[in-house]
Amino acid sequence: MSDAPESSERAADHLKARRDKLDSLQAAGEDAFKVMFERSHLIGNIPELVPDLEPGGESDLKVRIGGRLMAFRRQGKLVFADLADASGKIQLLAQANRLGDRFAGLDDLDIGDWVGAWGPVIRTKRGELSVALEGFDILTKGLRPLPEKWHGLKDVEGRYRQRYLDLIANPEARTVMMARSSAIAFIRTWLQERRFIEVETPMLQPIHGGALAKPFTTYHEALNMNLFLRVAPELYLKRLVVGGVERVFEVNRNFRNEGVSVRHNPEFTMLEAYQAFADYNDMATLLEGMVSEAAQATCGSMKVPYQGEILDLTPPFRRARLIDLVREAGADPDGDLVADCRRLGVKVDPNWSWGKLLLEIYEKKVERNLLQPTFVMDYPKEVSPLARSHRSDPRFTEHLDLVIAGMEVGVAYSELTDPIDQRNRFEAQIDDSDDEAHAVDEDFLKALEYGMPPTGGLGFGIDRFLMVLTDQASIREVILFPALRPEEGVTPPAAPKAPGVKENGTDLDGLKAAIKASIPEIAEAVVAAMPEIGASAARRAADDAAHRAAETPTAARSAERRAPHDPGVIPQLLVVGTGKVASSLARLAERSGFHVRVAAGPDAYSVGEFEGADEVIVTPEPQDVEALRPDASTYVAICSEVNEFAEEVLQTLMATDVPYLGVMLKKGKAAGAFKRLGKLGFSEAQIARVRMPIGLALRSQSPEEIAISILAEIVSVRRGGLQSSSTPG
RNA sequence: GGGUUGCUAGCUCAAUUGGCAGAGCAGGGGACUCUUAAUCCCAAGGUUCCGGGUUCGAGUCCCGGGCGGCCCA
Repeated sequence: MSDAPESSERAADHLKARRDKLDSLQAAGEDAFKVMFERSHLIGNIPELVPDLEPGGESDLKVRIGGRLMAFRRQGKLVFADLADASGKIQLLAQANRLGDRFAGLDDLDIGDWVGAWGPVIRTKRGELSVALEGFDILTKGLRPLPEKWHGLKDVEGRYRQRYLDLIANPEARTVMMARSSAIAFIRTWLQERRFIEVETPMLQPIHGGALAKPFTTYHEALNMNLFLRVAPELYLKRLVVGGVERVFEVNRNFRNEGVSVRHNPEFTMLEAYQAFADYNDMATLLEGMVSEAAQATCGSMKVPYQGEILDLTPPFRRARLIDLVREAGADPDGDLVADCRRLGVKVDPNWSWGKLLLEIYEKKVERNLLQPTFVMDYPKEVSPLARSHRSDPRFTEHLDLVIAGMEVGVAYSELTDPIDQRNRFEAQIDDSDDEAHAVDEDFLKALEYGMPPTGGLGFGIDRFLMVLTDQASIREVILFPALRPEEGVTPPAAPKAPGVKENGTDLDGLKAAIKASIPEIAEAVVAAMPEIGASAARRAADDAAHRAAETPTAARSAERRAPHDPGVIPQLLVVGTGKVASSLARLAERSGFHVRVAAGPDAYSVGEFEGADEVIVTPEPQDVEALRPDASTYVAICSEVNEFAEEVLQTLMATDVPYLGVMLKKGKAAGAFKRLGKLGFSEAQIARVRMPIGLALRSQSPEEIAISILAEIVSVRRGGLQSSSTPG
C-alpha cells in the first residue's frame, strides 16, 4: 500500500479499531511487538503426540505454541480460536474458569495477530484436538484485516502484488511454493549424486551470449562500462568444461528483455548442465531421468494432472525428428514449403530459408499439441546457431527440445567445440544483426581454442517445469513475485546515471563538459589530438562553446531570438524520451548538424546506448527550465510514451519561445490532448504552436520512418518552408 | 503492439431497459460453556479505478487514461 495521505485517510476507517486496541494495550504497559516467545512444540507435531486422546479428555502434555490467529468463535464464557504456524493449525479453547482474570484479555485479540499460547492438549467434547488455554500473549498486533476467511484472496492482481496475503489466505499458494523448493532441492541433489559440480557464473556480463534474446543493460560506474544482465550462463559454463570441469551445472536466474505472458517472465530460473564425453542423446537420457524422478519425488507419481489432462512423465519419452513432425502436420519438407504454409494457414515470409520455414510450421502447428513429454530432435541448421552439425545429415544440428504440455521446457545440444566454426557462426549472426544477435565473444573463442572435449549440454526451464508439477497455467503462479507494472500513483525510482559511454569506453560527457568550460582553442586542440573519439560531436561542441563565448549571455539570447535559421547558430534539438523513435531521431539529427540533447524521463532505466546524443539530461525536474535550456534555436520533440514526465515537460516548454514543439501521440489521440491543454489554461496561440501528432504526414510506420517525418518537419520549420499539413486548424 | 475482458465496502460478490448502490464475511455493540464458514439481535461502513462526455438522471452508455486477466503478434 502506498503511504500517500489520501489512501491512509481512506484506510483510516477499517484501521481505526485495530489502532485503538493497540493504543489501549500500550497504555496498559503491554508490548504489542514482543522480542521473543519460546515455543515448546510446532503445531503440526502435536497430534501424533496424543494419539489416544478421547473426546472430552485432557492429556498430560502441556505445550507452548505460537502462530497467527486465523479464526475466532465466541460462545459467551467459552471462546474457540484457530492458531496456525508454518507446520499446521490447531484449535485453542479459552474457558473463563480456567483463564480467570486473563479471559477478559481475549477482547484485545484480532484475527491476524501473532499469538503465543500455552496449556494442556485436550480433545473437546465434539472431538476437536485443542489447546486449553492457561495463558496467552499477543506477540505481534496485526493492524490490517486479513482477506476473507472462506473465499480467501481471489483477485489475481492482489495475489501477485501482496503475495504474503496469498500465502496467508490461500493454501494453494503455499503448496506451489513448497513444491518449487523441494523440486529444486531434488534436482540439485540428483545432479550432485551424478558427479555434477554446482557453480555460479557472472550475471553481469560485458558481452551477452548463449541465447538469442534481447538483454537488459546496465552500467558500472567505477569501471565506466556498460554491462548486460545475462540471458544465459552458457559461455561461462563452457569455459569451465575447457578447464576440465567435466560435469558442471548452475541453477540461477536469467534475464530477457522481452514481453511477459503466461509462459514468460523477464527473469526466470534456468538449469544449465554440461557433461564432457556426452552428446545430445545422453543429455536426453539425463533429462528424462531427472524429470521423471523429480516428479515422483515432488508429486508422488510420474503421472501428473495438468489442466485436465494426465501427463505421463515415465521414461523413456517419445523421440521424434522435427522434420517428421512437420511432415505429420501435412507439409512436405521436400516440396514447396511456402505453398504448404499458405495451405496450412501459417504466415511466412517467402524469402525465409528452408530451415526457418520448417521451424515455423513446427512452432505454429505442432508444438502446442505435444502434450505428453516429447524430445523434438534435430533442428535445421539455419535456426540453431549454437549446436554442432548433425553427424549424419548436414541440414540439421544435434539440437533437441523437450516439450511437455505444449511448452518448451528443456533443450539439449551436442555442443559446438570447433572454435573456427564457432567464430564463423558468430560472425554470420552479426551480418544479419538485430537486437538478439551475439557480439563476438573473443575471450570465449580463445577458451575454445585451448580445446573443449566432446560435450553435451542442456538447459531446463525450472519455472515451466514447476507449472507442470503444480498444474498451473501461468508462470506467474510459480514465481512468488512476478514482474508487474507499478500501481498507479507509485513513482518509479529515478533512472540510474548512465553517461554517454561509447563502445571504446571514452567518457565523452566529461570531455565535452571540459571543452565547454574551456576556451575554444583548447577544445580544438583536444579534438585534433583525439580524432578517433567522435571528432564531429566534439567539434560541434567546440563550435558551440566558441559561439557562446563570443557573446555575452544577453547578447547571445538576442542573437538567437533574431532568427532561428540564422546560419551562425547551431540548431539545438531537445528529444524527450529514450524509445526507438527518440534514438532514431537523435541519430538522424546528429548527422544533420543538430546539437542533440536527450532528456530521459523517469521511465528510462538505461540510456547508455544513446548514440547520436551530444548530451543526455538524466531525469531533470520537468519544470526545471534551466536544465532543459529551451531557447529560440531549440527544436523540441517529445517522443516518449505519454507519461507524467512528458506531460509536464510539455507544459513547461509551452510557456517558452521554442520555435518547434512536437508531441508524439497514438493515432486519434490528438483531439483529446488539445482539449486537455485548453482546460489547463493555455492560450489558443500557445496551444496552436504544439504539433500533435508530431511530424509531417508521411504515413510513417517504423520508428525510423517516424523519426524522418519529425526531422523533416523540423527542417521545414527551420527553413521557413512548407506549411506542415499536420498543423492543427 | 492488436483483440477481448475485468476493476463496486478491508475481502468475496450483487445491482433488470440508464431510475434511491446492496448482501455475506471481517470490523463495532449486545446474547450465548462445545464451536469449527458457529448462531441470533442491533448499528456502522462507498471518490462504484481516474478524467471527460451524453442525459432530467450514469456503477451501467460514449471517449480518453491507469492497472490487471486471457487470446494473438
